[in-house]
Amino acid sequence: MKYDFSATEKKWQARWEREGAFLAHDSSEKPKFYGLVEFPYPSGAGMHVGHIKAYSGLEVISRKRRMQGYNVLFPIGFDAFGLPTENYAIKTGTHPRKVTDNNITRFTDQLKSVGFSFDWTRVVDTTEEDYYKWTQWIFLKMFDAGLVFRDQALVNYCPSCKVVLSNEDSQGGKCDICKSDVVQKSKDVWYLRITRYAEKLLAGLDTVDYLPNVRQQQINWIGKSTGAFVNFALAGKEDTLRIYTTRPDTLFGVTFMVVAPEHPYIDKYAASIKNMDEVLAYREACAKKTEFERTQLVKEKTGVRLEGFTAKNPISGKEIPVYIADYVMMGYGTGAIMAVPAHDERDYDFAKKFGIDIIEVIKGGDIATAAYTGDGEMVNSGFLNGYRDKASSIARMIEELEKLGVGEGGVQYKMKDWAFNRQRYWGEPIPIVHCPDCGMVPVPYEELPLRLPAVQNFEPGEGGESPLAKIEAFVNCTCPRCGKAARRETDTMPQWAGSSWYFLRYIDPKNTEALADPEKLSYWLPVDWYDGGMEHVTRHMIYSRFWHSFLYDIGAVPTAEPYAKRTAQGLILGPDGDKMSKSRGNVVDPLDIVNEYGADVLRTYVLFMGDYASAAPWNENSVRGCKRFLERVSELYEMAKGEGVTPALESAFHKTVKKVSSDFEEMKFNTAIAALMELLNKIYEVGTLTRDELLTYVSLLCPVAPHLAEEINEKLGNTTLLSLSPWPTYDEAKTVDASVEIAVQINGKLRDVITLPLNAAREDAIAAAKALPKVAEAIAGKTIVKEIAVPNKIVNIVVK
RNA sequence: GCGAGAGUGGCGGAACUGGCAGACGCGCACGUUUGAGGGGCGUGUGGUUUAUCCGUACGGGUUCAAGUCCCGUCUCUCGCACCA
Repeated sequence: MKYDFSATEKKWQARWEREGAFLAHDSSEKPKFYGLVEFPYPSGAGMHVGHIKAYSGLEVISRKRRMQGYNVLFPIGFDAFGLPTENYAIKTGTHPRKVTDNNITRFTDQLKSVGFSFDWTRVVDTTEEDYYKWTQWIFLKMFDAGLVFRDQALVNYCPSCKVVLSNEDSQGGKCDICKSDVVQKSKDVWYLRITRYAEKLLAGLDTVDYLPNVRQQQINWIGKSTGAFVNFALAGKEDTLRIYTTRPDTLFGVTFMVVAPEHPYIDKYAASIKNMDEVLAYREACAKKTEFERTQLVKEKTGVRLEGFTAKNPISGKEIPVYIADYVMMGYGTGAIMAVPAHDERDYDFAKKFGIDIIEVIKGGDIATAAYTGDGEMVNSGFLNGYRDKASSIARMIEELEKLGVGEGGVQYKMKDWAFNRQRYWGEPIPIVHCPDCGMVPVPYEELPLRLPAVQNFEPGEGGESPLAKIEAFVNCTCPRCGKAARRETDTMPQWAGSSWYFLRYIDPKNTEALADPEKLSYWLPVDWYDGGMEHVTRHMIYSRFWHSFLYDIGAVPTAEPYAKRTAQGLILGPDGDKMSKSRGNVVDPLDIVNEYGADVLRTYVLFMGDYASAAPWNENSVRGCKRFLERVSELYEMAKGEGVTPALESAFHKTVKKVSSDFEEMKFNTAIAALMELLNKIYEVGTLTRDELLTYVSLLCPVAPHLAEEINEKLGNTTLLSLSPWPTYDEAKTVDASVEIAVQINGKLRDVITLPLNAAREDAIAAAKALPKVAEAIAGKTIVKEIAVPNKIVNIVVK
């Protein structure tokens, strides 16, 4: 009889739900395990199989943990604020609330049909008032702590989405959402001072277990460098020109300076710049350049000399010219540099083009042809002459700068403060009131949540104004401090806000007094294992670590770091090998697979298709292979007779328990499933197994294909859920066979194979090898130079 | 350019600390079951010039032994990118 997956899967899903099998308990004698997957954005397109793969990894781990006797929290929720929903709502005239609810319903159906063991009583939705109340609460706490500020700044603006984007959302000069070119625009912007946490975010990486590339990406993103700040005197001016350099040791080689086009001194000292027209024209040309031109045309250096501007090298006393050029960025360091053309490629290119002196201060290269960036002996460098070690030259120079009072050692980060507002409707309102007298006043905590008004028209205003600005009833208010008429902030928070703390809310999703109960937080935190996509490593991960670190500082959470361990999974590509996307038409709907093959087949396939961390194309033929596998498993029940151990299978079972147990932990699901297939093949070969062995088999399979496993468990007469039954154990001594096959080589070439008892003596192995006809023939008449025998592995006879 | 990772059959991918390369699955071939269209079962399947042969991107090296270690080169993927 064929296995009826459809009826069976529904039956077990209903029973799991009825018995609350996967509910997490807030106190328990058992050890706790908190497994977290990245909650989905409930888009209108529904889920694709990539989502299923993304949740299947920790699904297996969580199920295994329950069987190992852990109290497991494995939650799911929805990151539902965001542009696609709002755009869809505008297009179809449906309210985003409605769109979101529909999408969440659809996602929930899809997730449940796959049989994931989520605790469905803890679902969070970032767009619910009870949730975003606490998102706003955290914002206000940050405001109180001085981590929120407002600044008039050049921002990345997407003319198509009509929103200001953070640097993270506009990488490569393209809008992250619609991919159009981002333009620079001057706007009032809310910032979160994430840079104040740069050092903590960096140091914290040493205390957690992240995948090496995840860790490295975060380090690169934070971008710490050490060096020195140096102040160069400007002829005839009171101000000095302050620069940042990582190479203070090359100070004697400075032959010019460069300031960014946006540098404030240009306006401040406009009167003393003789060629101001030319400078202004250059600055305008730079502003017009798209990000694309700026990055693609990097080879060609451009710039203009600031006539009438002269700087003085504080160490050598030399007078040097100052240029304006767009290869210097206002956003990093001080927006000005000292240029050392002999030892910096960009400065070298610039100096060559503008005919500026190039002075060698480090021996080792040929500065007539190229900049030399390596190490070497210091020359032309006064007190540094003869130094060979870079670190000590730098230390000596900083000492000198500090003694003269013209500079000091310092550090810089590439990471910038987080632009934290969007001119959109479907986001958390920023709880701030603008009072003509009191200025920016936070909404009192007791007035939270500051609700998003229910309106019909939420299209963005022209020029990037928030839709909320048009709603008088929302905008007009009284100042919480002085009671006078005031106006509300009309921008909303970016999508990253709600996802920066959702894992805390799962711990206590219904709490009305706090974002979560402190006792529950200290029971469940930190998240033991967080699995997600590589694309979230630098934004979501950094942001949420920042928020968590802040919450720790104010005593709201008990751990400094939110996630103890972080792994990543690879994408599922379309059958054509391209990235799965609606526009390419290569999306596979999990429901189609569930309906045709069953949830267990889908689950097995997404884990078996390849290395979990790598991208792999969808292949429906292989899906059928998994179906065949599970069908063959379903037939084992007919084959199982008696109790105890089948001698011919004993070591195979112990080996498989060992391998599956450890492979799951390393997320090597493909080889774990392969091991189960191998054991299955062996069982069929042997032709029989015991009922005890079948129970072991389905226990191992349970995290991957739980419906089938439960069904067989029930047939075996067990009334309790297999999902909560003990994980199989193995005996190390029984994982080894009594005899082993040993390869026999002559001069390193395989000639034959012999079977010997386990741990046979070296002499016996060599003797047995020599007794083989093939070997005897090969060594006849030759001199044996060497005999190598590796126990239980190989015998190699070297002859001449 | 910088950082991280990866190159293994027709395909997805295995291979512990250097020790029988290609596990497992797909595909394919042949056979079988005589309900013939993506059905089940069985057998085979790295290559070729079928031999003490050649094979893990390419070129060298270390070793009794290299996919694995060392030196050099190329290609691809991801992330960052004029970061001073």
